[in-house]
Amino acid sequence: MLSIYNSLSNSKELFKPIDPGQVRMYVCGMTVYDYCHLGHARMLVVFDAIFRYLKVSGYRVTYIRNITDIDDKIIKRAIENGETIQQLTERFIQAMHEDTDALLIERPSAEPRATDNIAAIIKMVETLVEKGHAYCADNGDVYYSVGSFAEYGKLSGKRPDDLLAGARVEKDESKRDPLDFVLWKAAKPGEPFWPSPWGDGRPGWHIECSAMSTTQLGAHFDIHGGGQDLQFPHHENEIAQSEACTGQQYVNYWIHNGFVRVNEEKMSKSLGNFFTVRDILKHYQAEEVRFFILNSHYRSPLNYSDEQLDNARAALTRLYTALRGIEETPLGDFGEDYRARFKDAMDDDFNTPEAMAVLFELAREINRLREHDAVSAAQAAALLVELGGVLGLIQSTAENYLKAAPSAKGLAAEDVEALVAQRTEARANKDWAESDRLRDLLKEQGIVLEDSAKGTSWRRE
RNA sequence: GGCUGGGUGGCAGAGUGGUUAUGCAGCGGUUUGCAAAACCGUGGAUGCCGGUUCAAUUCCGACCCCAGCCUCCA
Repeated sequence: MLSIYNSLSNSKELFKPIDPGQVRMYVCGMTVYDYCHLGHARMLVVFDAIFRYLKVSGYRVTYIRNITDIDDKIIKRAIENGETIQQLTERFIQAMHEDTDALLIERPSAEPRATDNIAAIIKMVETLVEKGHAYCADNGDVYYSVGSFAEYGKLSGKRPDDLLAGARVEKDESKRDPLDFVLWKAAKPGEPFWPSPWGDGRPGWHIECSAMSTTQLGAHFDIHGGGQDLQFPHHENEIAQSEACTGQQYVNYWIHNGFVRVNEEKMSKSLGNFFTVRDILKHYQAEEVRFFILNSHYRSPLNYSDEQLDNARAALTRLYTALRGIEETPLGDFGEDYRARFKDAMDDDFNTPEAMAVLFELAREINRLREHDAVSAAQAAALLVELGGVLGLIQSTAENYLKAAPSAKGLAAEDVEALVAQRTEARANKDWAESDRLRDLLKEQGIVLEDSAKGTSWRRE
């Protein structure tokens, strides 16, 4: 039985879908005005693994991940770049898809965009105004009245009184209450706008997720996810909007992934300490990034460093080395105990690090079996590939992974092969001096040779 | 100030009221022309102080420290 840590209750709960056999999940995606950084990658990879695991657990999963393609930062960036908002957002949506594809992230069931859902947004704001949860201010903005929703704060554990006591609440003359937040922004000259009952304007940030999730999944659905930084105010506000609008419970399980850190500090745009996915992929294989992310529990902080990525590479090298030269065969009932342990780990709030430990135990088993029981070894290999696949790992072949040159520099494969052939000849002649010279030469190029009875194989360090 | 999380061996990172995490690194073997890979064996940890218990790293309380949210942010 799957249990999930629910941010709403701050505890693990047994997962029960609203409709048996079906899961409806919404995750807050990207605001598209820049490239994905590692923080985005974590969210994307973590929820991809959850998506995959729910599916192999037998659920039909509808997974919605939105795209925010209109907001202040986008408008600002488009002006800076001298391009239209649409040019900017299309460019970065494409870049995001390149990054997610590279990271072997499956496409969600749908990726709704805010600008395609303006009608639904306006309708929701209208309902909130009608029900007395929102009001149009003198400046043309429409605000949500936080005081009108008694349960405000139930997700973040914050009480309105405490928030007011904090010094950081902005003062805005047009709001009736400092905690009120904007649902609809009146357009300023030169800004993009859509017509609405309150005049030309555009949606506030929080309302788009309420509108899109409800449109796609209904008023009440199973899982809503996102980064920890969205818990407040974004998700708190979504609950306030949605539940006030529909009168129903909005979401059953809230899942928040932890931050990526650099030197014990949150990776963020404002601190300028972020690494983009594409920069990292110049030096590391995508699977190494995935491994690095999933090797920590999704709620823990994830410290970024090259050493960590190197570690992921060493670990993956071990797994792929075990698979090298083995033809996978159908499993039969091989390895039910491994499969059960993997499942138990994942059922325990998606404990990917523990699930990955099973992968390494399978690798050891393969290495033990391969000399004297090729059939069992091949079955173990098939299981390793299968379980790895649940996490989106071990999706390449051993040869491809071990011989891949992530930095694009280094010897071409054909040149390596030629030198290996030369060395094989020298070894046949017992010319150990020449043989070692060639190995050292390759070693300098980051190529490791491994001699066996079947010949010499090579891999990149 | 209010609210959340967390402090585990050399590093990363899980679980667990008494018994192997896992990976990398170390040490000793086996193997190898030399290596590498692999296998076998092995040392090493639970922030501090109390409490509960036959037994606590694991439960409870205080303390110290770290990170995060309360402002755009995955």
